[in-house]
Order: sequence, then structure tokens, then C-alpha cells
Amino acid sequence: MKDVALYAGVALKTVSRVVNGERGVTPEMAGRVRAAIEELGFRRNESARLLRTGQTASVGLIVEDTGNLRYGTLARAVEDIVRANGSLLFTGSTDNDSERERALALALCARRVDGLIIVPADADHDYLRPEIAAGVAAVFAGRPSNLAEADAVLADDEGGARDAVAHLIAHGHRRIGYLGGPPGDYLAQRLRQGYADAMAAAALPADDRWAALVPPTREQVGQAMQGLLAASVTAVFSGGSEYTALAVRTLRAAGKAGRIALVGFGDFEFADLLDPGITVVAEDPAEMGRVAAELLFRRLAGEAGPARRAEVSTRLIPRGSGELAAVLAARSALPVRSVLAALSVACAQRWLRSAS
Amino acid sequence: MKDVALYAGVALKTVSRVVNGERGVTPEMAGRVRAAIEELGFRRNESARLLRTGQTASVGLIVEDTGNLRYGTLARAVEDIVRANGSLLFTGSTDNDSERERALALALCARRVDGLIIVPADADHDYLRPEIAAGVAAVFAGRPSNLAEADAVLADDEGGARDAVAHLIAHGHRRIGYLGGPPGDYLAQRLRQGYADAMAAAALPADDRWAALVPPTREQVGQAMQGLLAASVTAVFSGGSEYTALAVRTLRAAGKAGRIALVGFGDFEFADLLDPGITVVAEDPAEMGRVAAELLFRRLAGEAGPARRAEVSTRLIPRGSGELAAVLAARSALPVRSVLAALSVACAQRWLRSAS
DNA sequence: CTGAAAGCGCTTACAG
DNA sequence: CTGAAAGCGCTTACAG
Repeated sequence: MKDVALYAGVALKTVSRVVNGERGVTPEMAGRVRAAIEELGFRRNESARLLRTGQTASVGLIVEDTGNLRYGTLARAVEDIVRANGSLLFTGSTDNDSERERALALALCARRVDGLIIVPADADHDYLRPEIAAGVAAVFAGRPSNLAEADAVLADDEGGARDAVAHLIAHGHRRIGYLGGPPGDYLAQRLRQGYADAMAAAALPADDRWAALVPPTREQVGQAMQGLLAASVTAVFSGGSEYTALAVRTLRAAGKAGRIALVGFGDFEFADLLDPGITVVAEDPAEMGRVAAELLFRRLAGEAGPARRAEVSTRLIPRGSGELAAVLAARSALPVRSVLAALSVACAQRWLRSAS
Repeated sequence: MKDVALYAGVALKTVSRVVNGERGVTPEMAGRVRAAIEELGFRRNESARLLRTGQTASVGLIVEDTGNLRYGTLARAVEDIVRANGSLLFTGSTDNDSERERALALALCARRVDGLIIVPADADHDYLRPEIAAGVAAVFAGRPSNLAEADAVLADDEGGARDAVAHLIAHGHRRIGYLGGPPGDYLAQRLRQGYADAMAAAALPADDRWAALVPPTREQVGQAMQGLLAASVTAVFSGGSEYTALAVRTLRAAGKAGRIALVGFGDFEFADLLDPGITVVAEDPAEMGRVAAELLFRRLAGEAGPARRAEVSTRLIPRGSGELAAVLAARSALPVRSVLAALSVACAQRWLRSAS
């Protein structure tokens, strides 16, 4: 810029005026400046401008994994709103490692991003307190944070699970299994809660053997599914498309593909091309991204007031697998004496309860 | 930083030394500075530092759509290498709009990113010439650019298409259809070339009615697929997972799902769970991202020399649909007189050619 | 070992 | 309408 001023024989400020399109420059002067800019190939350094201005017109998005379609979709929705607001978007993945989340968020804050949208690796965000105090806006998406003062969007995972299980119950199922992540996992926890609530609402028992809480590896899910089948469930609710895929594989291998009902949490491409088509409760990651970004830019526009909580709903999409009727376990592999034994245990328990 | 210096009663430079961990500061002094930093909640402004340094430790990635799994996967691979090199990553989507690509790239350059990885919306990148001259490193990925001086990675799409078609030919097919994007589309063009080459290599004719070049909408692809069936193909090569999905739908609707062979370009989740499993030629977007990022950081590390060209290969994954044997069109709907007419036209043409 | 000065590329606030 | 000076938050190059 200095060079341009020198070349055009004007003051620095005049160049600045032309570059910023401020009025109050004679056409003749502006022309000279523009010629100099052209001649010297001048390109304003945005970072320098922003240093002076105090804003950076950039925001950061931190998710579990940008290579996961769910988060890719969320990222894209965020990006569109970021662009509409004239900002640029940094993205980063944590792989659910809270240490990595922290490092990323702090690095972004050191660049003085205007705001941050974070899908928390875990709930603890004390490390962000000083940054927020220093003026960074933060919005949490998809999972809860301990920072009550920040805006947040959550999905109605629990409601989705309830819908799924209620759907199965409506189709005559009583023995419904739940297949999902380990207890430490936030989503798995909420889905299981929804499952339990729906069962309870229908006054159905939820046998412990009907809940398979395992990491999404081929072996573990396969075994867990077989366990559910051994426990004579007539339907399964699977908590995530990885689980759904592996559930379908196990059902096929066991020759029960069209007989055991299945509702999956999370939609996926080609779900309607499987046989039967897979009924799912679809999340809406794009909507979540949109809402999060909108909350963020409201704050950046100066909105004060208490933290906002938004919720994104889920939607059940029937495709066949969730509408299979309950198959009575008439020819159950369970020996008659086991059934009788189980029944008598249940009777005894009820008798004991009523007696106490 | 000035405040910290004042508070600690030292010079600015001493604070800088402590913050940067430079040696040559008495422990006592360093302690005082650290206390002041703690007390004041000082956090160094990375942008300001980088302004002085000249580098920004950030790179930009521009793809068609981060919400598309293919590009999400690529982005994730890029991110990992960017992180390993201590940089931060900007991402942006173009939706194949070259004007948007330009605006994004230029905005990133104005922020003085160290480098840019671009999946070109179109080949023209003259707009980047001044930026590259000014020192930005650029790598193109997935599609060609007219900037011969920049590094580039391309996929062996054409080879993948050849493999797919050769695979079908090896399974006895002679009448093979190609279903893909319109002629203007880069990928579609290369796939069709590979298809044509494989047919020619096997001395097979490639009837014009066997090539369906349409945008990936449900109606158009459905109609095009029906056209291929009407032309009595026994196998189809589909150029992209959108096309593959719609091809499967049409085949099902026509009751030809297990009879017409199908090889798709581009792998997708659940491909092995369809019936039959879908044979595909898989791309490797993660590898493409990795290679592109590595090329970029080599340049940033100072590597000179001529532009590099890298190629990422594809891999055929047999799953059933591509191994179906050719079904003879014994009961072809084609009336006998049409066949005779076609034959006589071909004879006449050959006679004309030999006569001239 | 410590510090005062100049400068990265721009803008803001004020004179003329 | 135009410009000289100061400053954004840091580092570099040089003295002491």
C-alpha cells in the first residue's frame, strides 16, 4: 500500500480510501491510484486490515469428523450461513478426543476467530471460559456442554428413540431389543433412555438381555445381535447407521432378514434399496448446522440476553423393515422347561413383592 | 502484551521472549512475567504475530461440496496433514460454480493463506496467476486446471472405467451400456472415454443407443436406463453412485435386478447389502486428499522444481452385480424385420466404405 | 541477560 | 478533498 502511494504520488490514506471505496476522492486521483494498483499488482492484506479493525470475519467449526457424512452435512449448512455473513470458515475434527478439541479451539481463539461452533467431545469446557470472557462467541451443537452461559442446539435423540420403539410396539412387538453404543457415549445414553421410556409407557418389560451396548466394531455388534436373537426379540432398534448395517448383516446371516423388525437411528443413502427397505428415524444434521450458525451470528450481531437452547427434531421414515409384524416365537429354540422356569421365577418375584 | 510488560515491570521484548520460550531470561524475571500473564489473562494474538512473520500457518481447501461424502473424506485426509504441519484449515464449497470458486480463492488469498488446494469448478485459473506470483502455493485435485505451473493430482477415472467394462466383457457381455453425466462434465467425459476404449480393445461395437448422458435427476436417469434396456443391453456401467442408485431402482422396477449386470463407479456404504451386492470401481478420495496436501506442504517447505503430476488409482470390488453372466436376448422385443433392416444398413455402409 | 526502536500492512482520528 | 501521525499486537535487528 505504501508502494502504491509512492508510485501514485499520493498519501497512504488516499490509497486506503480508494481501496475501500470511500467517497471524497477526485476521479482524477482515484484513477491514478487505481493505475498504480494495477501496475504494481497490489492486493490488500485482509489480515492486516482485520488486525486494526479488531474483527477477523472468520469462525471456527469443530466436529467429531468432517469425513463422516453426518458432520459433513452439518459443516456444509454452517458454511452457507457463514458465507452469507461475509465470513470464512475454519474446520477441524476431534475424533471425540477432548484434548484435541481443546487444542483446536484454543488455536482458533489465538487466531481471534469471531466465534466457534463446537460439537463437544466431552461436556467439560472450562478451558473456554477465559476465551469467552475475552469476547469469543461459542455455540455448542449436538451434545451438551457444562458452559451454561453459551448457546446450544441439541437433537431430540430421545424423542426419536421413543418414536422408533413406539412404532415397533404399534406393529405388535413386545420383545424389542436395543442395539447401540457403550454407556459412556452420550447419544447411546439418550437413545437407550428413549427406548426405556417407550417400553415403560406401553407397560412392557425391558429385559436386560434385550439391551446390547457395544462399540461399533463388526465382531462386537455381530455377537451382540446374536445375543438379542438368542433372547428371542422380535424387533430391534439400532442406535446409529453403523449399527444398522451390522444388524442387517447378522439378520441376513441368520436367515431372519424379513422376519425380525428393525428400525435404525440415522438415515442413510440406499436405505430404501435394501430388502426389506430400512425404516429409520432420520436426524437432521443440516438443520442443526443452520440453527447453530444462526445462533452464532445473532450473537456476533450484538444480541445479548441469556443463553438460548434450540432443539432439532427427528423424523420417522417407514420403509418396510420397521413395519414387519411380530413373529410369535412358536417354534422357539428355547426349551420348554426354561420357559417354565422363567415363568415360575417371575411368579415367585411378584409374589414376594406383594408379600413385602 | 504491552499491559503484561507494564504489569511485570519489564520490557515488551522480555514478555515476547517468555511467551516464545526463548532462552536467555533469568528464572526470576520469567516468573514475574508468567505471573503477570496469568493475572491479566493474556493470550497472544496469533494473527498479529503472523502479520509480522509473513506466514499465516493456514491453508485453504476448496471443493465442490463438503456435504458430499466424497469431498468430506478428502477434506478429512487433508486436515490430518495440515494439522501435522501445525497449520489450520479453511474449507469452502463451490457447488461447481466457477465464479464462487474464484471469490472463495481470492478471499482466502487476501487472508494470505500459505497455500490452496482446489477441486476445480472449471479449468480456467488465470485469476490465480497474480496470487501465485505473489507467493501462494496452489495444488489442484481431482480435475484439471489450465495452470500448468501448479502441482496437481488426478484420479485414474478413465482406467477405472476401462477396468469396469473389461470386467463385464470378461463375464461374457457384448452389449454394454454406459450411464453417466452430460458431455460437459469432466468425470463423465473421462468415464465415457474409458468405456469406449475398453469396448474398442475387445473389438466390440459401441452403439450410440447404449450411451446415456444425462444429469443425475431421478426422471432423466430413469428414462435413460429404460432406453438402455430397450436397446437390449445385458450390462450397464454407471458413472457415479447417484447413477448407480437410480440404475438399481429402474432395474428393480423392470424386474431385471438379478439379470442385467451392473458395475458402478464410486463405492458406497451398504453396497454389499443390496441384492445382488453392487460391484463397483472404488475411488480413493482420502488418498487424493493426502497426496494433494503432501504436495502442498512440500512446496511450503521450499521445494522448487517443475510442477508435479500425481495419479490416484481406482480399485474394482466384485460383489455380485458385476459378475452376472450375459443373458442372451433370445426373446428380444425387437421385431425381426428391424433386425434385418439394421443388418442390411450395416452391410450397405460397409460396402460403401470399401467402394470409396 | 535486557531493552528501546523500528516495522509488518493496514485503519482511525484528526488537521488542513 | 487530502494527508501526516499514531496505533492494532506482535517480532526483528540492534545496542547496551
